[in-house]
Amino acid sequence: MTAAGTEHVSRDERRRRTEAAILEAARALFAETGFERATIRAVAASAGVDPALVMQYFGSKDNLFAAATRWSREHVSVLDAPRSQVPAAAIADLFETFEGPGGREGAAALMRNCLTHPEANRTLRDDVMCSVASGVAETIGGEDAELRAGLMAACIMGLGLSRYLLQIPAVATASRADVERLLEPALCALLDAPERPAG
Amino acid sequence: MTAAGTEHVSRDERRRRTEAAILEAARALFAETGFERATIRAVAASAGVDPALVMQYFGSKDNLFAAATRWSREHVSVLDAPRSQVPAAAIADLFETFEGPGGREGAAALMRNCLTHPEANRTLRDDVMCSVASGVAETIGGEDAELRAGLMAACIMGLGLSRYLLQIPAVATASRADVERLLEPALCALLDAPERPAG
DNA sequence: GGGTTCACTCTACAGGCGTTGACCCGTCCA
DNA sequence: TGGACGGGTCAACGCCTGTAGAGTGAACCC
Repeated sequence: MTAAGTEHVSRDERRRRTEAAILEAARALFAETGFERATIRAVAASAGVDPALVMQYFGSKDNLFAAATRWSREHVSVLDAPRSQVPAAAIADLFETFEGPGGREGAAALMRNCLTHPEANRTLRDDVMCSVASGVAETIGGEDAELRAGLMAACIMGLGLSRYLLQIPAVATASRADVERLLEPALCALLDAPERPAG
Repeated sequence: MTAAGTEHVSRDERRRRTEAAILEAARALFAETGFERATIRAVAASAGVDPALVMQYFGSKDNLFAAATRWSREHVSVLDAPRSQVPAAAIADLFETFEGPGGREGAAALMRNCLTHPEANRTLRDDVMCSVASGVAETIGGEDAELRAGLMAACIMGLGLSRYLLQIPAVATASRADVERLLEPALCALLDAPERPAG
C-alpha cells in the first residue's frame, strides 16, 4: 500500500501521487539534514515506499536532488520592480520564497546544500544569485552597479540563512514588518554609489 | 618519513609538527569539500601520514573537525569599536578573518559546514553570531538593538559567503576598498532605527 | 476474460567509510 | 648499551551507502 487510500485511482494518478510524495519527502529531508545525511532509504521510508522505487523514478540520488531543488525565476518580483522599489521587492521575494504559499522546502533544500553540494553550489551561484543580481544591476545602474547589486543579493542571502537555516534567535523571531522596516533603509544605501572621498 | 626533513628533531617536536600538518590538511579539506566528502584517508594522504595516525591523534573524525574549526573571539575588533565605527570594524573583521595573516582555512572550514554539520551549525550560531551580535547590540543600543545587530551580522555573513565560499564573481573580485566604500553606508543605516511611519 | 503492462517490492552486491588492534623501529633514559 | 617508550604503519573489520536485477500482483486494454 502506498499514499493513496481505499478509493479507486487510475494508474497514472497513482504514479503522480507517489512521485510527488517522494519529491516532498526528499525536499524535506534535504532541507533538514543536508544531501549527504539524507539517505535514499530515509527518503523512501518517509514517503512510505521502497528505496528501489526512488531509484526507478529518478535514476540516481543526484537526479532526485536536482528534481527536488529545481528553481524558476518566475516569481522574482525584484526583476520587475522599478528602481526605488528594488530593496523592498528583494526583501519581499525572500519572505515569499520561504514563508509564502508553495512551501519553503525546495528553497531551503537548495540553500542548505549550497556550500557542500557542487551542483547546488553552482545552481545557487549562477542560476539564482548571478542571474538576479545582473538583472538588478541593470535596473539600478550607475557606477559599480554590478557590485552594488551583488552586495544587495549577499545581504538578502545572509538574512535568509540567518533567519531560516541558522535560525539566529533575534533574526528568526522578528516579525516580517520589523525586518522590512529596519533592513530596507540599509539596502537603499546600496542603490546609489556614495561620493568618492576627496579625489 | 613524515613532514620533517633530514635534520635532527626531538620526539616532541616531531609530534607537534605532524599534529600541525594533520590539522592544516584537515582545515584545507574541510574548507574545500565539506565535512562529509573530506575523508580521513584524504586528510592523512594530504598530510603525508597514515590514516590510523589521525585517529590516534584526534580520536574521531568529529574531534578532528572540532579541533580544526576552533574559534576564538580574541581578534574581533567590532566588540571594542566605538558606536560609529561598528560598521567599518565589522567589515574589517571579516576581511582580516579571511584575508589576513593566520590563514582563512579555519574560518572557511567552519563556515562551509555550518549548514550541514550540527556542531558547526551550533558553533557558528551561538559562539560566533549570537555572541558577537549581542555585544554589538550593547554598543549600538536603542530600540530593536538586538535585531539591528543581528541583521548587521547577517549582512556580514552574506558577504563572507558570497565572496569566499560561493564566489559570486562581482563580489569575489571586487577590491576590499570598494566593498568597504559601498557596504559601510548600508550597515550604518542599521545603527539607528528609522522613525516609525506616522504613529 | 485473458494477456500485457507497469507500479512496486525483495534481496543482494560492491565499494567506501570510520575505526581498531597488532606490529615495527627509531629515540630516549638509566 | 640495553630495555622501554612512543610515533608511525599495516591489514582488516563491520557498517552503511547507492545501486542493480529478478520477481509479484493488480490495473489496464482488446
